[in-house]
Amino acid sequence: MSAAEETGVEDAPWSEVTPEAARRLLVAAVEAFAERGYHATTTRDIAGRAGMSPAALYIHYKTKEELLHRISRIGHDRALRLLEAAAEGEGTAADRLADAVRSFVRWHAERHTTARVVQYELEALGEEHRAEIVGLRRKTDAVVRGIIGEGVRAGEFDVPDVPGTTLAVLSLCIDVARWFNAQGSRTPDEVGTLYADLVLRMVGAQK
Amino acid sequence: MSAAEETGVEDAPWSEVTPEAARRLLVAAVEAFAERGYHATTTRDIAGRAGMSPAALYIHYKTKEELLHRISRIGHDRALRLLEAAAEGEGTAADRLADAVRSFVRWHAERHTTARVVQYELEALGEEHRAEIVGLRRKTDAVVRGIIGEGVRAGEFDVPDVPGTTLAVLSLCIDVARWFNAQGSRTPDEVGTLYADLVLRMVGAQK
DNA sequence: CCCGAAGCTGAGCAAGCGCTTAGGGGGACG
DNA sequence: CGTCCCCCTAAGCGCTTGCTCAGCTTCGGG
Repeated sequence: MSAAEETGVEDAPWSEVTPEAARRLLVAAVEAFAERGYHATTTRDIAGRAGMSPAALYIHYKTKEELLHRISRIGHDRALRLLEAAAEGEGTAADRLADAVRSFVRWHAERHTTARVVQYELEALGEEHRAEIVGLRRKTDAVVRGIIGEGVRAGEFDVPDVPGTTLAVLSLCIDVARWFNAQGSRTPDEVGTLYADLVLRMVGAQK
Repeated sequence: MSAAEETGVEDAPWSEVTPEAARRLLVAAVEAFAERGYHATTTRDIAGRAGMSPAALYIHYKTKEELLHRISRIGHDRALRLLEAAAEGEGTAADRLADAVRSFVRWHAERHTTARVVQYELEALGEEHRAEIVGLRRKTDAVVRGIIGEGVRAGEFDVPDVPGTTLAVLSLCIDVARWFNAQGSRTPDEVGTLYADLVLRMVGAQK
């Protein structure tokens, strides 16, 4: 049983967003931002995809930037929760690291439209909103560094540069959102398994 | 001596762009695109950074998109040349792979503003221009897959999934452009060395 | 001394942008 | 039946965008 299933991080993507019209707008925005990027997406395009007039957007969201923030916040929360669930699991450090990478990568592949927005449109956020998100990302980093650190202390891993390797592992996982294509030949599960193996090699875990 | 030095891939970044005013505009565009993204950058901003009026841009470039294409073309050419030089070098597959990763990563770190534009603004290109760039990226992929394949055939590497590992290696290197910060604590050389080591682990090269 | 080409500017156009506002329609409740 | 409130739309405001164009300057060759 994976960390995601254990902790009941449900897959229904935007169930916490209400009312329904606000959710439809948010889903439309995710699609549009992922396809064209935040700055190239117009509020008219978002409203159109949601089957509404341009003005309807401003009943549910103050600005276009608030939409991006909501998406980014929820996405980062979800991804962080996946990692934490894996970190708090049982088994050796290698087990937990593999579980963390598998969940994290699978999320980035399965929800690659969302992940693309979450990971690559950070700089379009306003000052305070960006600061909040950066805080969440530091937590993400800390979780992975924690697992790797434990593995080193337990003698399971051979890692000369823990912060550097942590950075590389996260970078590798995050970049899945950029290249993953749903029409491609690999399923999210396959990519997750491949990457978990590669990461275990990176930290020198004995097989 | 590294592959870059051997083949005289000079570091002077945009020396092939003439006349000087066109080069100034291009350098200004690289900075602006890297900071704000292509769509959020205005032609007035580019011209302003180059110390010219907005209209001056259109004497040297037909459109804003042509500027992006020129940047992307030159950047991809340079990066591909680095990889090819390493691939054609001497030594074991491990030597050549490490050299390739080191050069490629160092380029992405040293010229991270350029690399950011080159790697992450691809979708802003027009139809034919994008197709041309995608062709160059396929060549890049082929070079890395070639080195890894040779290592496997020579019994140097242990890689169950060559295309998947190639993808991961390139993804890891490219993403350096996203997170690398010149004010950070790591030099491009240090990152290159760290990453070369990590990649050798990923392909199971015996030390 | 003049000329044409090349490089650049000031002014500005049409289109599209984020966002606002006045008002309509329909369900819940008295 | 009337009233209130919540969603939503049509229209459009003020501004910025990519790009154009007539005209000015600079400069090498005859």
